[in-house]
Amino acid sequence: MALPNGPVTPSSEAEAALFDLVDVYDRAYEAAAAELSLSPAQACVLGRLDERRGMGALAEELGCDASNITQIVARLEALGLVTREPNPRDRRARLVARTPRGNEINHRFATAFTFARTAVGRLSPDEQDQLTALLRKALG
Amino acid sequence: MALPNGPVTPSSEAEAALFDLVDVYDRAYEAAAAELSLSPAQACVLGRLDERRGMGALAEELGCDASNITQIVARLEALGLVTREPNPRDRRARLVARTPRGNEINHRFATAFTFARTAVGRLSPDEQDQLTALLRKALG
DNA sequence: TTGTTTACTTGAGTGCATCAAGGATCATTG
DNA sequence: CAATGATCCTTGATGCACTCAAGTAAACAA
Repeated sequence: MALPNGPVTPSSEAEAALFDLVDVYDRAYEAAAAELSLSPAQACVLGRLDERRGMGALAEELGCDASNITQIVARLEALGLVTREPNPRDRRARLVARTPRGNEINHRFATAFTFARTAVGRLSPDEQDQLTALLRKALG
Repeated sequence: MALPNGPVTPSSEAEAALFDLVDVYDRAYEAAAAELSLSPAQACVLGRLDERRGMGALAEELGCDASNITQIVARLEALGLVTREPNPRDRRARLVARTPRGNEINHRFATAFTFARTAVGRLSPDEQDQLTALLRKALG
């Protein structure tokens, strides 16, 4: 399990609550991926393939090196969850797309990762709106 | 940079806000560690050594394998940020403690990781209380 | 055509994480 | 007290994430 990104000494209740949220969220994400024998990174990439797209687009969206995507996609391909087809319009590029099995696994992952849904579900609609507003304001 | 733990298709505004928060938080934590040439895991362990303590206690608190802690502490020791002394009361055990330089780096990390402070600081005291209450309720 | 940029891959290196196995020490029990 | 078992930690092996440097191939521009 990944080590938490813990604030050493939270200087307020709100900070501590933020940290707890992030920690529980991250662990839940990892656990949901593990249920399907996926790493968090694999689940992440698989989840961004609702549309077929190029490696570069994935790397840019995820803010990491292209060679990192190459490896993750290669593993997803080996698992039969993704295909990497040549792009007819640009033979340098590859188009990545989920296979049917990739779609199924992705759907099962979305179902297994209940944390965000459950957490939000504990709040009334009004409270949900308040939380959203507060988080948006805190994010600046 | 670590890939985000992104919800594939957030089913509500609140869920999307939660995800954004977690993503920004994680990236900020990683960036603060990187400024000091630390990995997130190293910063995490270093931050939990306000008191000298055993390897096992660290592993338990962080929810990971003891051998994982062995490696991370070994690297921190090689960096001169931590010492690993024999425990006089139990010669199987080791007591890990920050060196003066470890204290300094840890303090600089706490200073560099401004995200949580800054985010909370954008809210009024009342709003901070509301946020704390909402997050606690959402966490169940 | 020549040169440059773009898209991706490969290879090397580091670190995190887990598991299996082992050594040393403590603790218990017969 | 000696044997047994549990505890604390380390070692070794493996897999994955991540980054950087370097390379290939194709597109593009002059």
